[in-house]
Amino acid sequence: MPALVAARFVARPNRFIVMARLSDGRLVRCHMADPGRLRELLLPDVDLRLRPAPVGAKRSTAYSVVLVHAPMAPRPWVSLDTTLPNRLAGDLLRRGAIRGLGGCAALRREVTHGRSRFDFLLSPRRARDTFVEVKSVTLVVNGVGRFPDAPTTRGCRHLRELTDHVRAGGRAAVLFVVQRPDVGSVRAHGETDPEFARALAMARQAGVMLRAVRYRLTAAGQALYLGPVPVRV
DNA sequence: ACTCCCCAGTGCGAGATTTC
DNA sequence: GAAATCTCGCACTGGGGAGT
Repeated sequence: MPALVAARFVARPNRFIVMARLSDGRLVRCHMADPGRLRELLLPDVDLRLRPAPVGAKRSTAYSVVLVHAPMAPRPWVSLDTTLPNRLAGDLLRRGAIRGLGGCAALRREVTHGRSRFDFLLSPRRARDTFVEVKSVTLVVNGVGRFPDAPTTRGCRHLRELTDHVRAGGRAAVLFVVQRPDVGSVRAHGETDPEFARALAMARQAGVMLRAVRYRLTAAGQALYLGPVPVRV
C-alpha cells in the first residue's frame, strides 16, 4: 500500500470527486469513496490525506481521499475510505471481540438475503447463523456518534430485513464503526432520518443486536482500536 | 409547483458465466 | 476443473427529466 500524501481540500464538484491541492501547489482530481454529505468535515483548506493510485482504463483519478482532519476539537483524523469499516469489523468478528458475536467457526462476506446483501454472515459454533450489517459513523454531535448523516432508504430496508429475520427465529446484528475517538455513544439521527430511527428501535425490540466500536486514526492511516461504546435508541 | 424516479461517479467483493 | 471475465449490489447525494 503506497504511503499517504498530504493535501488540502479545495472543492467537491460531485459526491465522488474532490479537488485537492498538493503541498507543491498542484491541483489534483481525486476519487472520494464516501458519498455522504460530510458538510461539517469538508470545509475549505481542511487537511486531507490522499492515497496515490494508478490511472488506467477503469480509473480516471490519480488519488483517492482516505482521511480528513476534522476542523472541530479534538481535531481527529476521520476516514473517508468506505472499505475500512468493513475490514476493521471483519477483523474484530474473526477475533470474537464483539460481545454476543464470538466463537465464530466461519465468516462469509457480502451475503445475499432477501432483497439485500449483508456485510457478514457468521456461523458461530454454539448458535445459529448471524447476519451482521456494518454502518460507518462519521457524524458526531456533542460527543455522540449520529447515524445516518443523510436519509438512507437502503439502511431502513436493511434494518427491516434484519428485524424480520430475527422475528422468524434467526440472529442478526448491526455493528456501528466509529472511526474517531471523541465519541461516548452512538444514536440514530432521528432529525435527519426519522424512519431509520424508528426502524432501529424496532430492530432492537425484536432482538437485533446493536453494537458500536470506536477507533482512533493516525495521520498515516493506521486504525487503533479503542473498544466498544453503547448504542442508544 | 411539486413529487417521483433515474443516473452519474469509483472501487470492491461475491457470484455467475465464459473460455481454455 | 481452473482461470478469466462479466455483472450486480453496495456505499449515497444532487441534478435533471417526466409526470401530476
